[in-house]
Parts: sequence; structure tokens; C-alpha cells
Amino acid sequence: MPELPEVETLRRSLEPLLLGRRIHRATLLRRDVLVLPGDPPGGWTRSRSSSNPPPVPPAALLEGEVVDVLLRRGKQLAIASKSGRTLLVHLGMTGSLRLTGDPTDTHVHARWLLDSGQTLLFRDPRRFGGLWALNSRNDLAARWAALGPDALSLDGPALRTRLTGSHRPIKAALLDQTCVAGVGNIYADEALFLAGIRPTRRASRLSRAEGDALAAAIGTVMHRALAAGGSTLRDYVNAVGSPGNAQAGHQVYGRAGLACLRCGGPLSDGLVAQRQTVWCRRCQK
DNA sequence: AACACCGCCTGAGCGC
DNA sequence: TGCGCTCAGGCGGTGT
Repeated sequence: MPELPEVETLRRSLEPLLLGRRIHRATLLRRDVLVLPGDPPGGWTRSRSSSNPPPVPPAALLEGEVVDVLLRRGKQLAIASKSGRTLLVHLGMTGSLRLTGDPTDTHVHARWLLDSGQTLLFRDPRRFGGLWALNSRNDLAARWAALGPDALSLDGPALRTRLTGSHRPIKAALLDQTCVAGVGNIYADEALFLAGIRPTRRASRLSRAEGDALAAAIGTVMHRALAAGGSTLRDYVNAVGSPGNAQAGHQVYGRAGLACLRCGGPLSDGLVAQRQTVWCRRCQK
């Protein structure tokens, strides 16, 4: 399940393969994984409209375009072309973007033939991810303006500003991408453990020192996972197919009932913000 | 306005 | 061995 470190790892691994490359041919194998500028905001999967989706102009998928830059904000990856057209990629739970794969795989929903002869594949079995076609870099900036500060460059003041007035459990706030961009279920638990804060604490009730500690902890877990090449709890692999290896570094996620690595007591688990959550009663106040 | 909750979707992991 | 069941989870939409 890709979170920020996985997406950043992917961005870095794709960059040398895509920058300056022209996309000869783009093929969409499932219309409902793509959202065009005029489409319903959630795309045609969620739409109740009985009308048919409009056809996809090839340029929407960057056919004929030259890749200018790969950008990331939180868990979102943007492939921006020199003309300004941009394809925004969400990997969701099971999405991947790779240059190798089985051409008959039914879970490949889009592919791009590059002028290098290589083919980039968007694969997403569960289809929680998707592609958003944007007309300009301005449209990308507008979308990203709605997101919170990126978790990789978060500081205490920026986080505390986002938490004031929020009565939600702190974990719910961390998972809200408009609050902080890039924190998912795994790293929310990891950061809260590292900062010594219980996931159920009301966001607005954190002290200044706790807010600062949490921002620092988010940075630490993100950079740690990034240095390890992203975590690999399910089937995450980077663009060239090598799995990440941060899984061993998890202190609490997936360890419910096991011994806390700090105090030795049993780790608690429960549902917080409708998400499976693991924490240490003794170490997290 | 702020937040809770639903439903999308399929493979992993389980029990029998 | 193999079947069928449950569950996970990001995120937009809807309800409170």
C-alpha cells in the first residue's frame, strides 16, 4: 500500500526513465480509471449519471507529449509535459507504475509507449487508484492547494496550525490529506508511537511540545522509510520491480498483541477513525 | 462547518 | 488440496 515514501521512491526511480522522453502512444484499457477535466469529480465509477463518459482525447493521456518533470505532493504523483498538460496519478491501495510486466495482465489499465521503446504500465487490481488528466500546471497547482503541507517537509508550526480547533482524534487528523499530505495508516501509527502520543487524543488538545514532537516524528518515519526504499507490506515494488524493505522497520504497525519494542508490554489495537490502529498504552500518553 | 460513515474492489489469509 | 468467507484500506460522496 503506497504511502508517501513509496510514491517518492517511485518518482525518483521513474525520473531518469521518463524525463525528456516523448510518449509515442498512450492506451487506456479502462475508461473508468481516468478522470477528464469535464468528468464528475470522482470519476465515472462513482458517478450515478446514466450518460456515457465522453471519449478520451489522446493528449489527455499525454500522447505526443514530452515529459518535463515528475512532481509529488503527499501520495500524489504528477507527470507534467512540456506543453503543461499533466497526468496526476493516485496509486490508491494497490496501484503501481512499472516498466515491466505481463502484457496480458487484466489489471493493467493504461500503458504508455515511450520513444525509448520502453512501455510504462499502470496496474491497479483493486482500482482504488486512478488517473486525472489536467490541462495545465495551473490546474495541478489548484488541486494541490487543497492539500495540507507535505509530510516530508512538515514543521511543528505548520502542523500545529492545522490541528487547532479540530476535535477529531489526532490520528484522524493525520489521515486527512487536507491536514497533512502523505500520511497513511501505517505511518500515522508509527509517527504517533515515536512521538509518544495516543492515537485517540483530541487533535486540539496536544500541547505545543507534543505538536512539535509529532511533526518531527512524521519527518523521521518518512525519511527513514524513504532511505529504506519504501515499505512493502503487500505487493509494492518500485518502477523496476525491486521491492522496498522498510517493513522490518515498523515498530507498531501489524504488531498488535506483540511486545512493545520500547517497554516490552503488549501492544494494544483497536479502531480509530475507522482504521485498524496499533499503539502502546504505556509509551503513548 | 466539521466530521462520521458508506461503498467501491480484489487478493491475501484464514478455517474447515 | 481447495473452497468460501472475511477483511483490509484511500478517498470521494453523502448524511448528520
